[in-house]
Amino acid sequence: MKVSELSRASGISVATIKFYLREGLLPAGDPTAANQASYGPAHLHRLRLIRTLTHVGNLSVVQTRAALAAIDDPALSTHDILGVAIDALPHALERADASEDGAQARRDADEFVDSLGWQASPGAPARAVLADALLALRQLGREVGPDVFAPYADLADALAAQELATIPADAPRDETVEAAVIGTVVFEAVLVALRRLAHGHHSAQRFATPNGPAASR
Amino acid sequence: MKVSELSRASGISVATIKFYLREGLLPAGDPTAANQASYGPAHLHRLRLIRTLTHVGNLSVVQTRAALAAIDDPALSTHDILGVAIDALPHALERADASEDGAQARRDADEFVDSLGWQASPGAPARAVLADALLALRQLGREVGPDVFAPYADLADALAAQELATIPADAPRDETVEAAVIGTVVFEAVLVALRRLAHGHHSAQRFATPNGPAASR
DNA sequence: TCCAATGGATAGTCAAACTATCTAAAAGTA
DNA sequence: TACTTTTAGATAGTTTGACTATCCATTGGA
Repeated sequence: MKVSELSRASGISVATIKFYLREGLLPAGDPTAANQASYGPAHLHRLRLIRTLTHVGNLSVVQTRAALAAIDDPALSTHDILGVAIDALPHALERADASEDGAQARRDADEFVDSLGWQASPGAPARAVLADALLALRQLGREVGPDVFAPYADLADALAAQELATIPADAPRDETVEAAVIGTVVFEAVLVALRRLAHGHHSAQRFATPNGPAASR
Repeated sequence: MKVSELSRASGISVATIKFYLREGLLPAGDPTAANQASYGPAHLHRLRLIRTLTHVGNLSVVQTRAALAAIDDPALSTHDILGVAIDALPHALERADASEDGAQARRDADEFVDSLGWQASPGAPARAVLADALLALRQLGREVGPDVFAPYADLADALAAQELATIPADAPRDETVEAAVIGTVVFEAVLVALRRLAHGHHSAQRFATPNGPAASR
């Protein structure tokens, strides 16, 4: 396959394919001459994976490169790779920690995570996200403890157990790994979308005015 | 309160406060002279709300303005406002629809959403997200039908019902509205963070190699 | 043969979210 | 009152991320 064909097959412009090549997301094709290389189905698959991570999973190019590098490294276990995906959280800007309230939120969030008995590294971005959430709720006037997270933790626990159970533990590493990463990233988008839709559904039951603009929703 | 004081109290630079003022996210202060205005606690609260939506909820400035405008419009019901938050989905880039496979994914996603019996507008971004997810899974080699979403829909349904139940239906509109928006946006971040943490926990059980880098995670 | 396509390098674009500078005037301070 | 600081408002500049476009010296294919 030539670039132009790869481009047509993937729906991604040649310029963008070259960009992914430059950025190290896509391996180079087999060089057949000084200015010619041929690409195989693996390249097409890789492009789709890149687009899934960037466009569906909202990973940045840098995060995508890290995730792909982990997938490619045969020395890493599936668990290690999941770790990369987990650490590639979209946000986690460390808003907390700056103020005393922020530091308190961070301590509360850490304590909550640890109380779950899940081993999570002290630097896991998810901790910062929880701390930020807690800080935001408090600054907006809600007097909440870390236990507001409890129902979500139960849910997440059950969900993760179920999701990981669908991944065969004895399949070839490549398949396992890709299934795990895809599952983490695309079903996150699915979950979020369905939750918002469900909010719309249930709020109609509780709050809708018969003649408001909501009637058309 | 003067800008400088508002800045100190909120931790947001004067330049950024001016930016939010220009962008219409923050209402102007009470003018006391040609070049002087005073700000109250409501402004501080508004700033915190802005930062929560943008930094915790990952809304863009434009989406944040839309959400705030909806919150401010007394003609809108709580349900209408939830709709704005729902439509402010971070992604939904309409990847599908371009190809035949994409169009099929879109039809499947729509059919699934409609089968749930939730009323969702035909243009709801969440539909596009689901279609994109379905398309990505299929292009990556999984032969999946829209029923892969079913467990997530059940979960989302239960979750949304529970979340909305915590909002008092008879409280003042302003409180209801803010509680709904904050709940949608910040607990989404919480849910995502905890799910990733739970993935790490459960993957350790299934995939961890005793001596890999995972040992330190 | 000769024109379109290619790899590789470099530069340019565009949007988003700030950040900085400037101006005239009002406020605080000694 | 003289002087330094702060302010609102306007305008311009910066930074980052993700592409997108140009150039050039080959090649490949009609």
